[in-house]
Amino acid sequence: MSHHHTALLANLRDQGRRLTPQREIVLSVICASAGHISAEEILTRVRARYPYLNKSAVYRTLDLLAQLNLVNVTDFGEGRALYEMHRDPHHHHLICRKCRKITNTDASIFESIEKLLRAEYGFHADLDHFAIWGLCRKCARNRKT
Amino acid sequence: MSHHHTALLANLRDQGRRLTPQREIVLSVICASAGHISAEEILTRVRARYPYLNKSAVYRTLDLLAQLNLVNVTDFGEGRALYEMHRDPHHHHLICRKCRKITNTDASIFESIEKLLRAEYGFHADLDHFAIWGLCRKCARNRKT
DNA sequence: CTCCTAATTGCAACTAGTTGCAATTAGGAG
DNA sequence: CTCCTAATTGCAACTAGTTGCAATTAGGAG
Repeated sequence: MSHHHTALLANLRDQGRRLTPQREIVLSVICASAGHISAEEILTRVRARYPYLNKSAVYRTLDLLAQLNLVNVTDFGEGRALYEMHRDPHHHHLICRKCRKITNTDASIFESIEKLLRAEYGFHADLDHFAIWGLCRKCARNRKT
Repeated sequence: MSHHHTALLANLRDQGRRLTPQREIVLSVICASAGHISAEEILTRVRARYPYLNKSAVYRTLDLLAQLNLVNVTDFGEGRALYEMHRDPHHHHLICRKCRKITNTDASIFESIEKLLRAEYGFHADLDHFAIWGLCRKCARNRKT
């Protein structure tokens, strides 16, 4: 278990939540996975270690971790959300609604908006990892002919 | 059936898709609904008019309309997507991941980013109706104490 | 109008995720 | 260490949405 992982667990407790073995297993599975991972895959990996862990506990833990912003949740339009630790440098995903091609961009794009929302609405936006839908260059061009 | 509605159907055909009675009913139900409406509610209203219409046809039609950008799809974090016609002035929703409070903002915020993404990546972002997650003023303040 | 074919629908089985509730338990008080 | 209580888990039933495939049909060609 990494120090990072332990810190997250402490974070959980600080927020008045209980630190159960089930939650610890779920969090460590996400920590041990590089990149994006689906709820179902998380359930599979959790069960590999602890076969009797109930699936509703896993889903509820994922909801909780997302709500506390301990993990990223991104909808890439595959019909299911993907989870990831907050550790990579901030970046965003441009997703083509036609061909589903995904392009990555760096985070600087949204910095000004983040400040604006904070100043104007007092809203602390989670803009460190964002899925933006639209049409990629190729599909936009084809659309017009 | 409004002129708007007919134009959308023609739009469908122009893109090489078929104009089936099922699709017409689904689209007219969304047209007739003010504001956001869930897939399930759409299915209910469709069935009120045409009880034997199959639910997979409805779900597939919704996917298609979203992909062609004829309707808006927004995830307000209720565990299901909400659909809406493109007719209101552009606006965005700030959703608090803790208390789920929703604040509306106008569209001007994202205009510069839309241009930047188009210029730099050739990506035509659908930023006319956006759900932004984060913490509202109140929850952000509580988090710090 | 008839024929043809690829797109679409309807169906039935399935899957991912949710819910309500009783049983269990983390963590705090004594 | 023991007791207590609210938070959490496990369970079983359920619900929303998806999938593969055979049957149907929109729209185009002749």
